[in-house]
Amino acid sequence: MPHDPDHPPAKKFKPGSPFFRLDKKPGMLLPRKGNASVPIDVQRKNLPIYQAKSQLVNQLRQLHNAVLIGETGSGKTTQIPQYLYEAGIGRQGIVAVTQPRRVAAISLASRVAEEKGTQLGKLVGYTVRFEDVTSSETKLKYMTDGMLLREAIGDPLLLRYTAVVLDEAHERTVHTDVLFGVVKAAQRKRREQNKIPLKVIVMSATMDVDLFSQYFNKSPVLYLEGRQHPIQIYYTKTPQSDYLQAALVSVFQIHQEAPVSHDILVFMTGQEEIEALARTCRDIAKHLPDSCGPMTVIPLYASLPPAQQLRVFQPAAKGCRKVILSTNIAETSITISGIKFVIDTGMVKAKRFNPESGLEVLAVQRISKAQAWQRAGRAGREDSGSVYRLYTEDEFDNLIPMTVPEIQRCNLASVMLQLLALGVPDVMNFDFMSKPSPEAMRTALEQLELLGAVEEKEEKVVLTSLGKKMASFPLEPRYAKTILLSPDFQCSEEVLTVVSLLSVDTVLYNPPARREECLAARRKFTTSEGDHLTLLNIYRAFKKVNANKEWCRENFVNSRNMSMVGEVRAQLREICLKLGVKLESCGADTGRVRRCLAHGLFVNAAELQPDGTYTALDAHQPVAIHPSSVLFQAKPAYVVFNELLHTSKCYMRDLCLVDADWLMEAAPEYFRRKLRSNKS
DNA sequence: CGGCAACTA
Repeated sequence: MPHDPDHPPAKKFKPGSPFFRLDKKPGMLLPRKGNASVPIDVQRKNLPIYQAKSQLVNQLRQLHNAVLIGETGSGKTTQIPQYLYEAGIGRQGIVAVTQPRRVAAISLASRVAEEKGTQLGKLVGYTVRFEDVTSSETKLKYMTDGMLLREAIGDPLLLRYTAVVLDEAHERTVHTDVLFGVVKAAQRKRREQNKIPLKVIVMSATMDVDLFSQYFNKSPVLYLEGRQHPIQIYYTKTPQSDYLQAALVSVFQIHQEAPVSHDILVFMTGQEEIEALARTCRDIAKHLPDSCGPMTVIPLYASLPPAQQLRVFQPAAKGCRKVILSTNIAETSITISGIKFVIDTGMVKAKRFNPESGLEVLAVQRISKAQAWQRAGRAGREDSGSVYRLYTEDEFDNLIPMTVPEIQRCNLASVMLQLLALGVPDVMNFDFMSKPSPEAMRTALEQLELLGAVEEKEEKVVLTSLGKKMASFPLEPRYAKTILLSPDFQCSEEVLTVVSLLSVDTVLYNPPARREECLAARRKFTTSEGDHLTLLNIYRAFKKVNANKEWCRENFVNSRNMSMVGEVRAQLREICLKLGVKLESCGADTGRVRRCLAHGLFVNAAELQPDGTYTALDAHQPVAIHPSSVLFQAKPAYVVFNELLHTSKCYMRDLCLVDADWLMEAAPEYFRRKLRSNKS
């Protein structure tokens, strides 16, 4: 497996002009065979990794650190843990394999249990939030990276484990990045204290190799052969001012020239533009000459109901071309087979962070080269394919090489709180693989100080007792704080509900085609107190009908997300009971809930200006009420909000009406500086 | 006055 893959020669095309047919080259590697009838041990032996098995087992036995590089299809994620076990690593403890996503952890564990011929939860198990399928026999444990991090708070040396395999390391999720440091420190301390050594294996696609190796004590890099097929790359001849128009033209160019069985995957940025382009494609397809054949256009994004997401896996009707319009969900989370063409707009909607203001903002931006290759790779999974990049080769050369790790573009309040809870002595100098800016870390510590989670003692930042309690919730610090404050306002049951609703995907389902119906149904729950209380009303109604699914459909409520709310709430309530948080309901006196939210979310406060606009008080920047808010038509003097969303404007999402007095009592010092009424 | 990346504890 080459470290820097030989990229195919580039060809130029201009959307709208005919591109020339690609010559079919024989595949570099054999296509993966359909394997339903092949016995599982034979499948194992057919994996590219199997040829190197004895060599790998030997190396894994000797090395303390290793970086394993291999593309999807190399079999590393299922085989390496088994090799570690066969090398005797599992005898004195458990081999942990971390994954960024729940579904991956669960399905990999099932697969490996099957390969081992054991029942899931015995030798091979998994641990994800809400689910622990392990036992005292479990030696190979697949888990989400967040779960291992949580375990580390109780056991910073990770003594139950003899090896930790950090998989999908190239994705650089916040959790993985924190784990890098935690695992490295645990390894060093165990050596110093003469405890059983901890092996650390980092597994990644072909990116960041030197960085990983350097960070983990210059560890050796092992390359595994993958199963990627050749991909033909096309760039545009000239820069495209309108990537949507370019995407549309390219879809139909391919549609007119390529065999109808070749599916197309288009990478775009969000729900709205995907739905709009889907409509346009369907319209145009209707009016094409018969020689073209029909087209099935399938939108794909995370908030789509599961049944609709599954449509991308169904083959199109005979003689019909499948065109999938997707967000970056298809980059890593959902793998679709049969994709012959990828159209890459080169854009993505992603979080950005302003360290001065401490505010996260969601914005459309250019992708990185690594993402461009990831997208391209989606066309070469079973056979050779093509990718149409809707930008020039020069523009490609100017893309940043790697996506900036998430830890450098998010609010670090959670991370800092977690590090302190882990007992890291000097959080500002934590051994991050990629250090966030000192400003970002300082801003996070300031926010934690405002929340009362940390204080400075002898020039060191330490957790307060409140901070320790906050760290035991799997929540952003401000939400944990809000829960811990709620007994003061006699509304903890309500606040638990509201926080649970805020910490899952939205429970509101808004199909654009049934807009009027949807608004009418929503009106029953709407209150001028804001979105939080509207959500609370919906949850209360949902409980009243015993979580009835039919009720959910009629009221445009996403029942899957709503049941998730229930699970989260039960977990948070359990933690409250352990901490001795008094649980009581405020009944109809919902003003108490708003007052509590004001105290917990005061950093996200906004004030109505004389000209009718809003100013976010923390960063003192102009903001507006998001059209999805129940307060969109209203003009409340003061609100607290959940998050900012930057599209055509900087929008506040999920607002709660509050009194200026409440903000003042929540953080007097802070608001003496911020409030307009105190400035003039 | 106008619109919702992706994950996860």
